[in-house]
Amino acid sequence: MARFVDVALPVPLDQTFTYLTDGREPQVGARVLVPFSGQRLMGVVLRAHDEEPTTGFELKAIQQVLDDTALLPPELLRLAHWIAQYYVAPLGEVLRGMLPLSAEVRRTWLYRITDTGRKILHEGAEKGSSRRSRLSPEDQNREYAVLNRLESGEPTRMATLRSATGASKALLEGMVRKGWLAREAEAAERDAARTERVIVTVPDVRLPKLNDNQLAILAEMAGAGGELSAAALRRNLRERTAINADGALVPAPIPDSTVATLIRRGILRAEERPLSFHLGGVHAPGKKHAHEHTLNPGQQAAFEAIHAAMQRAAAPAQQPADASPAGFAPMLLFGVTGSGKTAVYAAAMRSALDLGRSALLLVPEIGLTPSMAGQMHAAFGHDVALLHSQLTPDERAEQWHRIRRSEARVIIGTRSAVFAPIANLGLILVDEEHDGSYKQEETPRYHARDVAVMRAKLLGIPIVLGSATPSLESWHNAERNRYRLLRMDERVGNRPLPPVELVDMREEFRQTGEDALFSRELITETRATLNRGEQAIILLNRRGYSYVVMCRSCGERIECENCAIAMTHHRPAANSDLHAHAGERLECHYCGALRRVPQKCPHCQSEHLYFYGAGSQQGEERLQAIFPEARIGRMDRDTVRGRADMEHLLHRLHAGEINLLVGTQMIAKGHDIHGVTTVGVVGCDHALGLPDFRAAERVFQLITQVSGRAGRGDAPGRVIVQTFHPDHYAMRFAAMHDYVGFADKEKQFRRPFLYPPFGVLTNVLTLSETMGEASEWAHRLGQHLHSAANPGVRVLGPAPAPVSRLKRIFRFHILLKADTRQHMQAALRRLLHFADREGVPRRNLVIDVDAISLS
DNA sequence: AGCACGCCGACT
DNA sequence: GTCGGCGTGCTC
Repeated sequence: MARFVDVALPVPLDQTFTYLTDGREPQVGARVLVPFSGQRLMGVVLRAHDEEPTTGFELKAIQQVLDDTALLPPELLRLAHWIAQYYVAPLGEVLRGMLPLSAEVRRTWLYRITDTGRKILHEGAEKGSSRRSRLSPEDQNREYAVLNRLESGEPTRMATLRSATGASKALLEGMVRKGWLAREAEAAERDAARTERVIVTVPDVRLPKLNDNQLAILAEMAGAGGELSAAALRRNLRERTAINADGALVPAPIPDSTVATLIRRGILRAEERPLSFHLGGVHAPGKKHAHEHTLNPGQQAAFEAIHAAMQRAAAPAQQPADASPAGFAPMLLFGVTGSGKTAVYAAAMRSALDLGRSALLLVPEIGLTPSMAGQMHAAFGHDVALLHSQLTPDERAEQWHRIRRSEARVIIGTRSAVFAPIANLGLILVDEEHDGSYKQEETPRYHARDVAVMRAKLLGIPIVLGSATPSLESWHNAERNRYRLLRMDERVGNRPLPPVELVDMREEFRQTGEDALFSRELITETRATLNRGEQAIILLNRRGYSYVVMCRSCGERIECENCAIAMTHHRPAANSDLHAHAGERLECHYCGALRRVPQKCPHCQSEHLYFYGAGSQQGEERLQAIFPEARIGRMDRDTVRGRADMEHLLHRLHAGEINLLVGTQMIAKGHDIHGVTTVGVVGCDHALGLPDFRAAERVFQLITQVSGRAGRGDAPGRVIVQTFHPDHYAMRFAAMHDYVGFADKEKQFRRPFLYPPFGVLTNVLTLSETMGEASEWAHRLGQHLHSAANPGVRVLGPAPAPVSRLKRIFRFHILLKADTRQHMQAALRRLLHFADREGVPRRNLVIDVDAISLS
């Protein structure tokens, strides 16, 4: 029996803490509650041992063990260690990010009245409100209300107290400090031990004579594998249908009491199980058609390569366990848009299941590609678990527990699904691996694609990264044979890739003398498309109406109060049935701040304000004016709030209710709409001017992806790209569908500057409410970096961050580039030590390893 | 990150 | 005096 455990806690400290076990020895990977600096925190046990710590601390004992078994298996603990190390993040915070929110112990406080409080209450009642207090009369009244409420002596939750009395947290804390109230942490058992009633079929029981309803229940249970949550069973019975004598489907509910009868007779059993796992949010499929896609030769070849890798991984390992895992097989599936990657994924996951393994499919954003989830659900039915950001915490916990119990063996999810507790994982797929949304923009700032590769490596299993426009990092790995390259150069059904035409907007202006949003070519082509009864998509990659509001007199742009960002003008929605509240306003797209459209320039009081730069909203309006007959839809963050909006819009597109779609980059995301033959790209090359070494890559990806929406049906497609930079290589190669050409050219620019994939990049930000402080810290860190011996590391900056102020916080940054990971990590550790010595608070320092967004 | 502790200014 | 604001330093 170990005497000590090392526990990782969710605090920004780069260490674990040792506690006494006091006889209760939790498993490694289990959660515990521990006292910590006057708080009670949930942590994860990382080690049990008997080594007396050398520090002179008086050790504290763990307060409670929350799990009997490891909540996180050793594999995920190792992955967490790797992330903490690689991304220079505190281990405790990494672990917290791996568990569903519900695994956290809610920190609520209970308040209780003290004797002093009682005295104050009664004196106050005699004398009226205390004039000694400097609080506002309102707050005095609230204090009085709080005391009154607690008078009975019953401890009350903070949330209850606040809503009952209107007291703020600060006010309550003030009362604690005055000694009127006492505060205690609520016992955590309630959250930790949430259970659910599960109905189980008792095996091998001799069945007595049963009536129809009872038999129907047993059939229902058998269909569910002999186990169902009581709630799910009740729902199924209530919604049960039967076929009556006329052959019609009629409701045939069975009363809940029948279940109770069966339990009483010992045929079913009720059990209390920790946490629920019913199929929340997922529609049970009516039929389970396995989607036996016929793969074309390209798809078949890719599938066979993946299948072979899985078989190799499944073969018993030749090496001892600690050798580099033999089955690890990273592959880059480079398939042009429309080449049918999804069918390859489905086939690969099917064969993983056939080999008795589970499979994980990561997707950028489920809400934006509902069809992917739908197809997989159709193919795998109840075997699918979905994990994405739009689940409620409860739903997420359900899915998480289903996965943990191996009730779902095909897991589809966004970024954090890479941590899903999948037993017997045999295959990982990362769809659209180039997508920036795989990068978490908060601590720990991990990249789910890279974590997935590491997880596959730790497990010794194959991983497939799929894209039509691979990130240069992955492409580079494929070129160096670190990843096996699987190419699919043909579209499904031998459909051609659409020809792409570049329209030089400078020339357009010279010829027409007009600063038009849409070129003549695009208008002509769109008209022809609509006349043929086909559909067109136009990408206008800015949302809002006008994205700059400028003063004609002084030249100032209207900026957000909180951010160094120009505000975007939004008009009230024309057909405001959907979002009626959206009035004329200016909006900051970084912090969400809104303000009225000013009549005068805030700087010089001039009345000559000038709105320019058309966003998607204006695009829609202009298109409606040009094509009054068109049925126009708009797809951007203003019209698509949740998954339901997206599904609704896509449904209308598929049904042909919409024949002209305008929108931001979300229209480029993998939608497969067969009627679309024309794609227009309007004003997406402003991004080429951004101070970001990935600008060209992003523009290339966006044009290629949106072009891929054209010609996926029987009619051939066509793409028109309006640009002010028709000679830019990103434009030219995108127009030729030449990814490899683009990658070669792009590498020429990156190699000499040690930008990824040739070097390792880290963005270091200093944050402060004052510009002086942020700047000073950045400069001190910069000096240290420039002076300290950091072999193989190049330092750029410090400089104000591209967005120099965000949500009232000033930001400076330093860019580090290193030749190797080792050099980068050594430099970062030294930097952290230096910052610590210099008194730069850790929370004002952001270290973004492999930064994707440099703004 | 939170939290305690301690110094200091404002107000009774 | 007492209260509350905020800077500093620590947390097994």
